[in-house]
Amino acid sequence: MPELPEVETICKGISPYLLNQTIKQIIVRDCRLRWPVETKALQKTLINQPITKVSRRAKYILIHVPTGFLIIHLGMSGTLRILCDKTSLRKHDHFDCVLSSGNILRYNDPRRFGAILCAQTANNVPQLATLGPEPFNDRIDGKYLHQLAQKRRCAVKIFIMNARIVVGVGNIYANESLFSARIHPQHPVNELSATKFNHLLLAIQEVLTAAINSGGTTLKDFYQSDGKPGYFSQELKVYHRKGLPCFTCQTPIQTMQVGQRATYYCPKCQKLP
DNA sequence: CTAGAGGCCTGCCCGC
DNA sequence: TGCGGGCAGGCCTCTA
Repeated sequence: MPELPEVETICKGISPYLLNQTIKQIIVRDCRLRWPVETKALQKTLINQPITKVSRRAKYILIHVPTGFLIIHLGMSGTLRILCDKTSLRKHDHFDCVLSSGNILRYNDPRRFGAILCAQTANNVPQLATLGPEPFNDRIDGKYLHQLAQKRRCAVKIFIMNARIVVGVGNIYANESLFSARIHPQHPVNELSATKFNHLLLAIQEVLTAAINSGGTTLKDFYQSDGKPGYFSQELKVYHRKGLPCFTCQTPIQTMQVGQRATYYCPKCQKLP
């Protein structure tokens, strides 16, 4: 399940194979993704264009060409691989971008929660328009989070997973960050101090940085673009550790549902007020 | 405006 | 061994 660190890892992995290549062909085998893939628009915008830049915004991968860009979201189960043109097709290989080098950027997504979009300018993409700041952006600090929280009463875990507030914090890293900051996932967000938000933001940044440095978290679905797994799963403190002793106090890790999502926490280290 | 629920979709795991 | 039910989960849409 690719979150921000996984997307960052994939971006770094594929970028050298894409930069300065010309897009020769766009193949859509199944257009039924999160939104219907617009094959003709993709072909019109992308074919015979050179790739000038590969970047990331939230969990969207942006592949820039002079006339616009290709936008890829991996959803829950999407993977991107760089392959040579003779590689045989597997089930769920929905999309190919054929490069002048002869390599193919191939998108595979069993659950089809991902997206393939294209646009002339970033302003034309509704999915990008409402996104909050990146967690590493200068614009964001504990004060920013604290201010937005005053108007709300939701659980802090829901708040930090809301992409309008801050992007890139998915379920795994929300759990890990809250544990690291010693905040209960259900703590009402308007009752947290600015100091607590400072700790929380720092925890989010530390957890994401550590995950990027280990190449992401491999649970069931995630492999890097070269097919190697990520190693961050070995560093998880609470996620998928139900009943196992807390690394800080030995209390068994507990689970609950917060916003219909699996939530892991230490009942002793992360207390409600 | 916000919060909460529903839906998309397939692979995997578990129990019978 | 095979089959069905439940679950996972990002993110959008709908309802209250």
